[in-house]
Formats: sequence, C-alpha cells, structure tokens
Amino acid sequence: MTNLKSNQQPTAAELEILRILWDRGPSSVRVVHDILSESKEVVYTTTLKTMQVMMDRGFLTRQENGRKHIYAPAQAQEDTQTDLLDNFLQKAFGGSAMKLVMKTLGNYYKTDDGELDKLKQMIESIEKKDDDSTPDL
Amino acid sequence: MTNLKSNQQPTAAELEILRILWDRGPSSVRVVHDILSESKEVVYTTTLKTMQVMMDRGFLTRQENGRKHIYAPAQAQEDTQTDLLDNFLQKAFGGSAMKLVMKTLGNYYKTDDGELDKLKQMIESIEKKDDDSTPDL
DNA sequence: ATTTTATTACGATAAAAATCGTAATAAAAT
DNA sequence: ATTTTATTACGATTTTTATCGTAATAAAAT
Repeated sequence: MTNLKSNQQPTAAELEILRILWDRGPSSVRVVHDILSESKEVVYTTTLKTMQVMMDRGFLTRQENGRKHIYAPAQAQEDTQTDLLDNFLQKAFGGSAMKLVMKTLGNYYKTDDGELDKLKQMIESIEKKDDDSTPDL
Repeated sequence: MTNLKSNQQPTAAELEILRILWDRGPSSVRVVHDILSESKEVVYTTTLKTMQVMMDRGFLTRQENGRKHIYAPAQAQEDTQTDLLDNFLQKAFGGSAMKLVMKTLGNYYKTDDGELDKLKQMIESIEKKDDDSTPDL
C-alpha cells in the first residue's frame, strides 16, 4: 500500500554509457560519445547532457582538471548488475531466481565446457553450504 | 548506425497487470484493479487507461459482450519472459547468459534440493546436446 | 419509468527520460 | 593578439509513460 520510491536504476541510455566506461576505464565525454556513435545515432551534446544528468543522479563521478572532465562510474559493474538483477527478477519472474536460471539456460545453452564446469562447481558449493544463512528471495 | 525501434517491451506498470492476468486468467478491469490496489495505490481509471493502452500496443486482447470487457494477455507468460530476458541480457550483461546465470545463483542460492536436481539435469542435457545447433548469443 | 450503480471512453495533465541547439569558456594554432 | 577548435553549461523541446477527472453509456434496482 505504500510506495517507497526504491533504489533508482540507470535508464537504458545511461547503461550504454556505463558499459563503455566499465570497458575502457575513466574517459572524457568525447571518447564516450565517439564509441557510442558507432552503434547509435546521437548528437554530442546529448551524450554530454546524459552524462551530466548521470553525475547528478550519482551514477558517475568525475575528475576535473581545468576545462577537461574525466568521468568514471560511481559503482562497480558487479554492484550495478546486482541492483539490476534484483529489479528484473521481481519484475519479470516474480522473484524466482530458479525460474530465471532455468529459462536462461534453456534459451541460450550454447556454452563452452569450461563454463559448464564452473557452473557445476557452483552448484556443488551451494549444496554444501545449504541451510546456513543468507537470503533466498 | 541505424536505429530499428526494436520489439516493444511492456513497461513496469504494464507488467504488473500482465502478471495478474497470467495468474488469474482473463479478467475485467475491475478485478485487475482490485488486486492491483492491494499492493499499490492507484485510481480505477488509471488501471483502465493503462489496460486500454496495452490493448493498443497489442499486449492485451479482449472479449466484449455488451458493455462488459474481459481482457486477456496477448502472449503467454513464457514468451513475454523470453523477450524480457533477451532484452535484459543485452542491457545488463552484454549478452552473456553465463554471467547472468552465475551471478543469479551466487546471489540467491537458497533453493530446495528438488530444484537443484532439475538444474543438474538441465546441465547434463546441455552437455549431451552440445555442438549440434541453436543460437548462443 | 426513474434512480442508482458500475463500467467504459476520452481527453487533459503530470512526471520521467531523451534529445538537441545555442551560448559561454578555455585552450591551441596562427 | 586574433582566430579557430574543442569542450562544457544551460535551457528548451520532444517523446514516452503514468496518472487522473469528467462525461457518456448501459445495466440493475427500485
């Protein structure tokens, strides 16, 4: 019945920019924009403005020396992904992590063996741990 | 460089309505609204309008007898989830299904054994199949 | 038949997100 | 010093999404 305006998520356009920064490290608007332009038609000032807004929203930090601004993600990719995942899991799968996992594997199962092995390891470690703590959702 | 306004996704508000319809089957606006009201403060005409928009967007169908309209999802939950997943995977994990799976398991590993077993089966069947066909993304 | 009630239709407004154009500023080149 | 170039700041506009109020319509109750 209440409506706690929960944790703000970056928009789609913002995520594209974050991805670039995570990949290339701290960068100027110019660099980000040029990369962005390869996959999307957009004007320089739009990219700039978006990054300024992201600054306000706390998604980016920046280091200014003189007129030059170098932007960096405020949060590690891992942490942002955690937030996004929480959100998506609720919205699309009613919070059932297992349904999400099964569907993902079912749809995109082409993987290399190394990855499947890692996955198996993970499952084992879950089976070991089981029942001691931590959330389930 | 182009910008194909790809496949439309339901918004968050629309998904809440879809979820209700998937759960309860085809329903009137009244029913959907009453259920929605339990978790969210919203006015009847807002729910109505949203559902009318969803109709336009092709997310819902409806059967009218006289003044009474009964709405139903245009697409099975599974299929919508596939679309959502495609989209999310790109946006948040750069298309790497494996990363998504690993992170999901890592974050929400509390599951019952039955589910883990199913998961192991799935992995096995993937190992069997491997290399014949189908997309990887 | 008249009134009450429930429902839909429609349009208007608000809020959020995305985009762009213009002006201001500073550095670099001449 | 003056001009050119690159960058940021700022505000305006557009688009999309969400919300609501009022009027129209039909069915049910009296």
